[in-house]
Amino acid sequence: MTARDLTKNQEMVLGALSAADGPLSAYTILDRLRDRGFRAPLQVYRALDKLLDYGLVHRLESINAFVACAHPHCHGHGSIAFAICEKCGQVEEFSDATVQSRLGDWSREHGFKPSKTAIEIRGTCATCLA
Amino acid sequence: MTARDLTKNQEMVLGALSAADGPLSAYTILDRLRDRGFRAPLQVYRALDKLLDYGLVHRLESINAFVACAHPHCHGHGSIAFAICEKCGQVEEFSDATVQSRLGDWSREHGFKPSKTAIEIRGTCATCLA
DNA sequence: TTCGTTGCGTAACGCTATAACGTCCGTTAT
DNA sequence: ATAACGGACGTTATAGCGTTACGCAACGAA
Ligand SMILES: [Zn+2]
Ligand SMILES: [Zn+2]
Ligand SMILES: [Zn+2]
Ligand SMILES: [Zn+2]
Repeated sequence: MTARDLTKNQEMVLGALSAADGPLSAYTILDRLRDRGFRAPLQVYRALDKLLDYGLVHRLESINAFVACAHPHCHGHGSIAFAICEKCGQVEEFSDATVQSRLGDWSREHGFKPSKTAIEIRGTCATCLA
Repeated sequence: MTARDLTKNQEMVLGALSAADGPLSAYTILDRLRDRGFRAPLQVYRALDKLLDYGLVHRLESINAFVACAHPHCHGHGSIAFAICEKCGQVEEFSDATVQSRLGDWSREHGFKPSKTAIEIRGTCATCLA
């Protein structure tokens, strides 16, 4: 379950995401892998599912896209936050212990058992503002 | 721009969301309003756009659904968080000043100008755990 | 062997959202 | 008044995102 033994498809999808300079939609990944044998969306989605499980890839819920994890080694990142530039598409991945702890507090106080947390800030990055 | 003067379509969409006991997809709203004259997705999406502008409705990015604001009077809620139960579909809307401030800090420090923030915790609610 | 699990390939389908028309109506300027 | 504009509306078609359903092949456990 802890990865390290990716299948051919999984490696190609992860490769496409790593090579990209920003998040990619599943169908964009498909297009970029067509000349390497990909034919159908399911090939991409199946690979993505596993890569998400392994923590090597993150899904950006607010833009229906996927991005390679920026810190695949820092294994423990619980809830991650993303800053997504709406101009250039660049994404910054970060995590904040205080935010995590506050959201954890709320969950505990309300008897809510969290499974997956999404924190996404959309806006304009420093580069695009300059 | 500050609402108070909803059109017929906007009122019907808001009514459908308020009457529902949980978030609804745009197409579910469409189905529920068919006998009141709704025919096409665009009628729903156009109304939703305005209602989102007015702050009367929130979009749940991680499940492609919409929900009536739980506190339409507390006008000022900047970035809101949602706890979404994956069992029963119930949604709790809350806001945490510390979380907001921490995310604001990160943005300021990184020269990022935020426009819209989504915080969504998926998991299992207290009721469904019991 | 037999079975269960996992990954893969293909086709079809369903759900989510927008583009591109044209129309109607109330407000405003001439 | 009437022309011009903006905003909401209706309809059709299309684009984009994701899953269901089927069958096959490989591998390890029983
Ligand atoms: Zn990561
Ligand atoms: Zn940018
Ligand atoms: Zn609200
Ligand atoms: Zn529940």
